[in-house]
Formats: sequence, C-alpha cells, structure tokens
Amino acid sequence: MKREKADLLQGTLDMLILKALSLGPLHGYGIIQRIRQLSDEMLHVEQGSLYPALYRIEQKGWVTSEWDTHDTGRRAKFYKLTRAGRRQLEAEEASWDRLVLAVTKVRQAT
Amino acid sequence: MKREKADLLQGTLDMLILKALSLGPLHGYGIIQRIRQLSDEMLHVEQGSLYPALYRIEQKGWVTSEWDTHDTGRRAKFYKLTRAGRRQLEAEEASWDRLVLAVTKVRQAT
DNA sequence: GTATGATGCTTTGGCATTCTAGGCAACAAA
DNA sequence: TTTGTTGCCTAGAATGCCAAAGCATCATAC
Repeated sequence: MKREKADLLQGTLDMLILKALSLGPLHGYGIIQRIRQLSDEMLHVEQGSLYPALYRIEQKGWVTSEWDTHDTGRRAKFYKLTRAGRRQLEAEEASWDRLVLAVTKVRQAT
Repeated sequence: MKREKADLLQGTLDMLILKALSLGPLHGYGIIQRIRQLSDEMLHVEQGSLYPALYRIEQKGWVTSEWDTHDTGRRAKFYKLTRAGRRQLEAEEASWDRLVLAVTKVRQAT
C-alpha cells in the first residue's frame, strides 16, 4: 500500500497532544476527537500514531496517566499535563513559531 | 549520538528546495546557502539531507540536473525546476498553508 | 610549501516518527 | 445479533532527516 502524503508533519504531534491536554485531562480516544474538533476536522490523528506518542510523552515526564471511569461508566486511561509538560508545550510552540516564520521568509522571496 | 531537535520539520525540505530553485537554477551547495540566506540564517539544511533529497526530487521529475562550470571556474551540478516541479511547489505550499491554519486553530483554543 | 577553510558531490547507516493494519473488549442501537 | 462507536495496544513498514565519513578542487594565510 503506497503511503500518501502524511496528514501531519513529523514533529507536530507532540505539540498537538500537549495542547489538547492543556485544556484539561483527557483519555487517548478523547484527545483524537479534541484535536479533530479544534482544528475544524482538518487534523486526523490515527490511533496507531497517538498511543505510541502518549507512551513516549509519558516516559519523558510531560504527562501522567491513570485509569479512571468517566461519566458514561466506561473505563479509560486519563492523561494529565505535568508542569514539565506545560513547559515543553511552550517550548514546542515557540519552536513552531520560529519555523513558520523562517519558512514564511523563504516563501516571500521573489 | 543523541539527536537534538531537528532543524526542520520532516516534510518541509522538498518545498524549500523547490522554492529555492523557483528563483533560478542553482547547484546543490548553493541551494543550501540560498535557503540559509532567505531565512535569515534560521534554516540550515545539511548536505546529508540535501543531496539525497535532490536525487529523490529529480527522480520524480520535479527538477532536471546538468553539470556545468560557473563563473568561478568550478564544476557543479546545476538543478532547474521543471513545469511539474513548479506545480508541485504550489501544491506543497497549499498543503503547508492548510497545516499551519489547522495548527493555528488548535493553538487558539482556550 | 603547506595547512586550513570554503566550496562542491556522494554514500552509508542510523534513528525518530508516523501510518497501516491488525487484534481485543465493552457497550449501544438497530 | 450485527453493526458502529468507544476505548487501548502492538508489530511492521515507510518516510525522511541527520551524522559522519570520504573525496576533490581552490584560495588564503602562515
């Protein structure tokens, strides 16, 4: 199966996840939906991308996780942004801004 | 050797190369410098990234190459954007814009 | 003269990240 | 009872960039 153009650019996923969690704790499946909704359906994070990313992010101490039951009575693993995660989010946003600025400069060249 | 934060986001390199070439034919080493200069020193493309990318891009028919001697008397391989390359550049720019827009939306969430 | 640094091309191997594709389970609605 | 949604996880492949090395030419400085 030929890979089509990736939805996301590599490196943006962590930022999106951290951002989603900065609005409040959430479980994996919900993170996908939140990102989808916030982006007006433009960003579709695959489960196969998300869960490994969450694992990675937790290993780095940017989030903590905990199994819990939510309103609907379903069990799910809730992730919560840590202080370090919030710092990381800020750093990634700054880095993103720099990149966008740099690319913009190049693209403005005539 | 631990990888530090990537300079580029994966997926942007082709667009930058095509954009650099859209300003006129150039050889590999010059492309690196042009991107560096246009971005106000913010983007540093490694040779180990560039040359394989140029090969890829040429295979796809977005550029053609030809050995030539330039002013200084040095031999170099000059790359030139094809019509298909120009279309590709437009497509990649549009795709980039969509992504930036989507990420912006997510980031604006409170 | 010779060492250094810039210019120039190429290749190898590694590595991080994402996607595809599958499996599993619980629950609701049809 | 079957289908769709919610929910988690993993293996394997594809992608794409980087580090590091090699090689060659040329200019400059010492």
